[in-house]
Amino acid sequence: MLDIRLIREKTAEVRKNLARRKDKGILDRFDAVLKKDEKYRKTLYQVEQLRKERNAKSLLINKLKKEKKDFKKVILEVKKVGQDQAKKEEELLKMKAGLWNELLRIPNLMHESVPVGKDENDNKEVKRVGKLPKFGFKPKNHFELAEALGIIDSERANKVAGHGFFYLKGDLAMLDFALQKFTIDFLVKRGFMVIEPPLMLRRKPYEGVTDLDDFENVMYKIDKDDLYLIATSEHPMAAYYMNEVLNAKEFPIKFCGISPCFRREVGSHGKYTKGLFRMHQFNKIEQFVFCHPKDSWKIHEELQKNCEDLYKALEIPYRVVNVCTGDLGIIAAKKYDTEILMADGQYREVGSNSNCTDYQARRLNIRYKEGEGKTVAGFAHTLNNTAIATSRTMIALLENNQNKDGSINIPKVLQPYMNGKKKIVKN
RNA sequence: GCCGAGGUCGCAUAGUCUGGUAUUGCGCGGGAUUGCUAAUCCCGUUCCUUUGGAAUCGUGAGUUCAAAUCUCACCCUCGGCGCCA
Repeated sequence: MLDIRLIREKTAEVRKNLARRKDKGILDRFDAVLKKDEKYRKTLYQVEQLRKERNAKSLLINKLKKEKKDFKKVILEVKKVGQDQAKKEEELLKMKAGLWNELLRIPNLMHESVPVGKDENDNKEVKRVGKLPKFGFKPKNHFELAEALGIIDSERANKVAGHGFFYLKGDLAMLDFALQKFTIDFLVKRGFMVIEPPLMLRRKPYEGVTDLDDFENVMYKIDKDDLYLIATSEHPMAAYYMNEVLNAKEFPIKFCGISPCFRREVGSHGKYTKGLFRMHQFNKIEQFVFCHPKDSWKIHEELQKNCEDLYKALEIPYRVVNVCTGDLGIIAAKKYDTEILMADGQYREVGSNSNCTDYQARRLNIRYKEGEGKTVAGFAHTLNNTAIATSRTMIALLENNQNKDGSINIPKVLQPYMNGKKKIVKN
């Protein structure tokens, strides 16, 4: 959420930034917010005038009562004021809700380096690292490989849970754990605290961390309770400090979240959905940082380096793109996507690195102070970056490290986590 | 799930029985005063159209001219019991 006062005071600048998104709907919404805010404040003033009158008369009643004078007439008067006030107040409440709703849908202000573009095809490549091995035979895709090795079962998963679910078996399940543990150890060395979060969140904190549309398209709702299955550990980590005031002396606070992620994937028709790429449930290690506003751009690059170093260690070729205005979403001020190279020669997204500046923190009411005993200085900045989504990473591990006989070489750094195993072969 | 205690401004605290300006301290910001490691005093520290107003006591509803205070429902925290991997 943007600061309504910023919108009021620097209207032209905010509008200009939003205009870079080349989305008329957003500007219309912005203009609607301006209009609604003006109306709201006008009504607020009227309500306050009525309250003033009522309060004054109430005080008068108290005074007359103490002086043992007649106050019945005043009560009749104040009753009338009270009615007008109640009506006006109801109006005000509606206006406020409308304004708030609109404001929540205004996207974050973007960093100047975000490229202008319509959709993901306009994302700007920043770098490209590593390349595919020369196979000398026609490489298979990960799903064929895994099925032949007997380490995945989708048919039985479909039988019991439906499309988009899998049983990972034997070495593939082991590989999943190996990746997770390797990543955790890696991030802990870089100062992150491991977090195992709740896998469900209430609606209120959830509204703070994500786009409202996600409730329809992404999240699973638990029927009998006010609970949603998390779509990423970013969400419970962001909400961790909801309504708190953090001490800047503790900054940056670096969390490494580990959790399964649940996604309905409504509206993903036509996208690449092969095998492990798009699932209703997958495991992910996530980097999350709360920091001082002055540091967030530096830390954004640092988080990027972390995940690149991970892919380098795993010997997986990747590229980084600077996500363009049309593909950025509403929460991030800037976003890098990391894409890994799969055996069909396509780069596909495996993680995204967002600096949300104060947008998420304002929604969640996470503020900070410069030190103990200091007064509140503003909203913290939050950043999140995937470290490893195991499912998508395993696609590259299987495809890129396959041998002609269908066996899979395990990268050196993961071997200690696989009980020293160097190769996945059919049992 | 049951029983008990609790939730008051950034922090801490009084007020709740008996409805009538939300108390005090700390911190923070600004100002005054004072020659000296400091002390003291004043104003502010949520919002608005700021010579003035309004809101705010976990949330929501109700009673009332008037609710932190009374009533109802709900949420959360802590303690105890129960169930349980």
